[in-house]
Amino acid sequence: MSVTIVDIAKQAGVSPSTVSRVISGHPKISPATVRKVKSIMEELNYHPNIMAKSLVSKVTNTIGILLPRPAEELFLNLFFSEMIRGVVTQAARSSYDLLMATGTTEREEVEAITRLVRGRRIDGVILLYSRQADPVISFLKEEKFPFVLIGRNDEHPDILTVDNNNVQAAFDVTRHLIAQGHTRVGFVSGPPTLTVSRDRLEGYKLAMQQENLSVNPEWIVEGDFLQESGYRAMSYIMNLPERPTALVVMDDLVAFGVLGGLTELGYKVPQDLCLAAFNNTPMSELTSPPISSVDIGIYQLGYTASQTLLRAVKGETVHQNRVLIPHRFFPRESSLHTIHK
Amino acid sequence: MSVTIVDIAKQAGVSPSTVSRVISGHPKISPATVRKVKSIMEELNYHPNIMAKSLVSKVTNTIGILLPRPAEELFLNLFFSEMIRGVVTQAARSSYDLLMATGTTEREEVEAITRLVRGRRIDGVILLYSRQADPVISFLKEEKFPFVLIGRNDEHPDILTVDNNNVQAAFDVTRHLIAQGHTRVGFVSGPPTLTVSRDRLEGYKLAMQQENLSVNPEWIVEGDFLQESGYRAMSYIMNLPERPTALVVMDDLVAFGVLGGLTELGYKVPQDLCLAAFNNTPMSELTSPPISSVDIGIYQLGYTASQTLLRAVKGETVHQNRVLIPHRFFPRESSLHTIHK
DNA sequence: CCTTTACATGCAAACGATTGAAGCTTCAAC
DNA sequence: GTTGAAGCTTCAATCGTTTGCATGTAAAGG
Repeated sequence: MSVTIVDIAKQAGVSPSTVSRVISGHPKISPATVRKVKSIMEELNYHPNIMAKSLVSKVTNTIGILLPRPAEELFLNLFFSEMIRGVVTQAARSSYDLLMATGTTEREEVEAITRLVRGRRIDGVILLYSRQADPVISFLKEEKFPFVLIGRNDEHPDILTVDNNNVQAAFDVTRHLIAQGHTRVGFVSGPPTLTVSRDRLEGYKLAMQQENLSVNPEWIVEGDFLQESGYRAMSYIMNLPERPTALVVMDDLVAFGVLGGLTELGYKVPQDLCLAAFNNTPMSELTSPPISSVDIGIYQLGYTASQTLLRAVKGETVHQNRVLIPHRFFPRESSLHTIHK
Repeated sequence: MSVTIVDIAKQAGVSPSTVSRVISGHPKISPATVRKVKSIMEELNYHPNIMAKSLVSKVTNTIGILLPRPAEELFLNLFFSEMIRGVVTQAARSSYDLLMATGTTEREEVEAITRLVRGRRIDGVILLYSRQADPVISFLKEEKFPFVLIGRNDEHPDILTVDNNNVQAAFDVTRHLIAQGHTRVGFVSGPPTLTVSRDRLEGYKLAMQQENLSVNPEWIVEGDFLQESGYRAMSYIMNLPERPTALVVMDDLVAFGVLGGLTELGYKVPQDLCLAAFNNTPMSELTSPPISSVDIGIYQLGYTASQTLLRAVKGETVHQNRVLIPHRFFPRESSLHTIHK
């Protein structure tokens, strides 16, 4: 049916082993043989059977990537493709393929990963996001299977991670607002179970503290990653007796909601309220006013995660188990309004 | 190292073949044996080696998906994750895995696919988008390898495709504008090499023709899928001696640009110009005014493509080789302004 | 001219599953 | 008591590679 190494061997008048060695670039094959075999491979359009190959070599040249479940994907949707593009680009550069795993429940996720790992289908895994008490992480650690987490997980300080310095990023953003004269700065958070939410909240608090500004707990609103939550947050915040003049918002999409809410209530951004958000999605430039946002290097996160994983897979020692991708703040109109006391 | 079928067999006191048959649910294995083997599999946490399995069975339970190249991805970025989610969900439902292939050039793309196909790594392929003169399509046809194209390709009317009825969709949108009294309707197109651009342009023209409205060629602007092109289009269109009062725009993102350009020029939407676009991305609800847009069922496209492919892979006869996913128009503020003559 | 050495290749055993055919029980039928 | 069939299980070949070891041959050294 399909052309195999044996066919090549026959055609070339050598043994299959020789052909195999030609393919793998074994040093002591005569140049003449190499040439002959290669030309025949070309001619018959031979491509090695990957299954057979990895059956004996125990190496699949494939990394798995666990997709977020629909329920959790909403907020990841925006990053998702960029991240994967980073992963796939780097993986392709090292001739690795990418296998996607998923599941609609946590149980299914674990099952999917288990099947791939124990079925020797992949050499390593990238987890696209971190959540607390993740059974997948526990499983992978137990199996001593190479994996990289994009994000951070405090329960497992020893695993390989690629992350942003979210504390610093939030700190920077908050300082940017304070520098313009704001003293009452609020924070619209994401789900508190996510590390990223907690980190950014912490960075915000640190900045406030460093500037000797008191944080009114009423200014901290918990949202999710959908615009509605920003919308809702506004009807709450703008009705506070002492309301903030600036807001740090966890995500562009939520900032959109915030913007919508404010417009509806008749407030103007940045005159009545300054906004700065995270993730610098293409949207943030397109709103009116454009939203200041922190670019967290999504593509880089994916790319680096893949790179780190491949090092681990190949057994190279990874010098640092936590890599931080630099972020960059893009101030735009939504936060450019100086307060004069 | 890893627990194999032989280990199970030893533990259970049966032969490997028996274990294999238990796994595959062979009818004539005694219930007692089944029970015993299964419990031991459970106990040892056995998972079959997928490579070995597919080496002999010639089936990989994996479908490939060719990612668009970075250069082309820009416009697909938005659909991308939704589509993949559709594919992966449906595939997972049939216990199929997803392998991603990519390449930075057309040549690399073909190579990647060739390696997977001839290396017997996958059972079928989904092509995420259609372009003319695609060497990948030719290759797959030659190899008689199962694949599904999301989109359409006129050079190959016989292949399996999943697509929208873009002609009809554009027709509907144009009629919606005309119904509000517009007689001068323009069109901001995508790259003319893409089938989708041509289809929508055709639908637009048909609607105009049907209503006995003349199409001024000046009203048809060619853009790409980036907001800048919408921006540029406006400085051109609004300077025309006879300018349109409504526009059909190929994509939400471009409509954003259009919106931005108009705002900058001091025009108001929908009062000065009505807009209707395609793809109904989450953005379109968030702009001011919100943009009317056609939902093309991106998730459905992916889901159905996967379903169709799996049928083909399993050798089931596919009743129709071109599946159309229904679209739905969401009128929003950007196009809701009636013209009174 | 015979041994040593190096180099190039072939042999054959894996890798972990599947599967057609053969084999062994057990029991019913004649 | 032999024969047959049915039911369950094992045997052994196979899938397409890789790889340690054996082998053959030619050049180099004594």
